[in-house]
Amino acid sequence: MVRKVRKPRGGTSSPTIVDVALHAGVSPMTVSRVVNCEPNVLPATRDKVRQAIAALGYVPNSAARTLAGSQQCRIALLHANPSAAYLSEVLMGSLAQASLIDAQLMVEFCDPAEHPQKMVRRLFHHRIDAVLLPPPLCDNEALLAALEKAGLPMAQIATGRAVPFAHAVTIDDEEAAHEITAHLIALGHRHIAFIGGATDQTASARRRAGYDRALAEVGIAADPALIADGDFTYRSGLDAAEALLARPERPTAIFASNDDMAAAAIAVAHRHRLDVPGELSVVGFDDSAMSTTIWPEITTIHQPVAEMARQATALLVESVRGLTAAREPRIRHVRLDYLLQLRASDGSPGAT
Amino acid sequence: MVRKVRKPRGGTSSPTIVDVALHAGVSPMTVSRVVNCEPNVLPATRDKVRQAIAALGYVPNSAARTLAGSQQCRIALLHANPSAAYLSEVLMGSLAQASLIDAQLMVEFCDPAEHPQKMVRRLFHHRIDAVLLPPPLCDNEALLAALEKAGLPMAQIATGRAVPFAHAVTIDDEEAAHEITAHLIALGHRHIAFIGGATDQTASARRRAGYDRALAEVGIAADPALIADGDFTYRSGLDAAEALLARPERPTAIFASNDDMAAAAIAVAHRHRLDVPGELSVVGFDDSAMSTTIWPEITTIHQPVAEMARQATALLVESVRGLTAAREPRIRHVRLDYLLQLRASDGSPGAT
DNA sequence: GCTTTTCAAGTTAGCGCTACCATAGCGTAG
DNA sequence: CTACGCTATGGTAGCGCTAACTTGAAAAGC
Repeated sequence: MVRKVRKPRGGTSSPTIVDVALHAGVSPMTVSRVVNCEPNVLPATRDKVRQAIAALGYVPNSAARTLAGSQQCRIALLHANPSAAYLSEVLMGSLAQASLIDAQLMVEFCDPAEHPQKMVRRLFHHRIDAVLLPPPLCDNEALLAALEKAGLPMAQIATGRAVPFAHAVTIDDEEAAHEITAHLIALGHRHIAFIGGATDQTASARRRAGYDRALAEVGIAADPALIADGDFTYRSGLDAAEALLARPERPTAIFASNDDMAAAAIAVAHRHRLDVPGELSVVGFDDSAMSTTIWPEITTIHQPVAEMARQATALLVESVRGLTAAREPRIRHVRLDYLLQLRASDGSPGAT
Repeated sequence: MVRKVRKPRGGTSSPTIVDVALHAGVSPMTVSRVVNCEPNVLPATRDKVRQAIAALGYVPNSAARTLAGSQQCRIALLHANPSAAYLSEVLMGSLAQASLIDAQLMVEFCDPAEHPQKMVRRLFHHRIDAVLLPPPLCDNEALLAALEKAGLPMAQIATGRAVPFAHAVTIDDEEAAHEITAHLIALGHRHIAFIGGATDQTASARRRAGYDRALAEVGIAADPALIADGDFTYRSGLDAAEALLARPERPTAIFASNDDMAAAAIAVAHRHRLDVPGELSVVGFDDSAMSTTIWPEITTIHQPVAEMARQATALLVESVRGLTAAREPRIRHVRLDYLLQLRASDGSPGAT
């Protein structure tokens, strides 16, 4: 009888776990354990396996891994603005972590005007397991509530107010604002103006609080005339700076709540024929692309956006996989370090 | 004899192809055929299956699909600048397509100063099947050559010079530059200055060519004094615009090769107390975030960056899977439409 | 009429990996 | 010396899907 032999599937492709096992003289299971850094493997065995892996250039097949481990994890990155500068950083950080731990990242546009319930339904339809919320969506109460009601794990990135039912990765906006204000004070400034951010983003209030505290600490009376409202747009910065610089006794420094508004303040200063930083210091917040694009480059607070996104993604995946493993899903709030990024837009008052 | 019954694996989770098959009263294979839009399925059967899919809310498991079909496809998105504004758009487009067709996108930083050979080795180590090259890397000859030598399929995004061995998705830079220059001419401008882009990016020369052609077509003599060199940075735009506007007979319009330099030109104009667009029209190119950030918003050429990235990704995946299927890998060069994005920075000369 | 082709399904056998269980070897307690 | 636990490793059975082949029936060809 002629035994029919089927043609085997694929081509040559990459070495598999079996190849490594053969090469190392152990079972595939042991290789799996080494690859996944599980305990209970003798150091000698571990080394043998590691050498085999290196020799063959073995790279685990993530599809197989996901399938076998039923670790499927789909994370949605919700965003409100497709061209926001920080979105690319959020994406980079999140994507790096996701591909590292075999999670799937889906990018989803979320119109803030859309009914949150509808958004949630769309997420469910896409089989989303968890949601990543960068600003400004991280402060959208209705959305947060709807997601919580749906029982979806979520993580807020760079919010000023971490809610108890969501993971959060933030920097201390208040402390950062305090530090950059204190820096201006240390430079000798006494008339420091402040341009506020959008009121619907919780970080705005915290930045203002840091500014207030820094002034209060050195006994400078808060002057309402030095406070201007903005909404994080360049345009609003233009108006705010115009109002600030039109005053007879103009400030010697402006702290804008973000870099776009700081750039606008610099533009207004130039229009008023004021040298920056000679006659006016301007500092910003965020360290966005804008801060190094324009001239002079803006002294600002650097936020580790990519790192925040990376950690938020890690928290979510852990949370989703932990749920499957029936462990209690612990909510975590992580605070990362910011950095006072000194550049060319600040100096001592009266200095040339 | 006691037959040992193992506990089955996972939990409840999503419906599988078997569930759908049961519901529709067909075999899983038929469901697979319907899902993959293969031919040779009776319309009636197809409908039954589709209804079952809708009823159960079935979504194919991409891990299983990849594994079974051995369709593994890892695409590297090489980039030179982590915070470039367009990177987020490239990422969005590319990621959307990748997740749609179950390809894996890896984002890889590529220092242009690094030896291309080393880069290629890194890609091989990561088991990369194809490479996506947004600007400025898409014009890096050494890198292109190294990738070709390595036999890696690649796609250039928005290059001005598509090489024969790489896929390319572009817009017609020359035609676009011609159109925006013609637009200025139609507005009544005769003294139109040009700020050039970086010479190592092939799009720069094409934009210049479009400008030249538009002038020549209406018989305006090329005036070397109206040409300034830039390198796509805001800073270079500042210098270029300064030189242009310092001339006794200053131009009535400036066409900058990108938006950053156009923004710089506007800043210089304001410093010179020139109204934009009343006394000076300024137009840019790219439609980057900058063009709507500053005031007045810049009239520019919109490039469909995300769509270019999406199509480039699709071409690459097709190319990789086609190779596996032993079909001849056809190189394709796709040209997309740009859009003249009219905003507030242009007007007729002499108009208030 | 019967053979051959064509089409619409179904069956089988993995893809590469890991969860779960089994087992062998060894040390410690009773 | 047996009982028991503990550790290091191996065996097996899928995870959900699809490539490759098989089957059955209708259509086409002689």
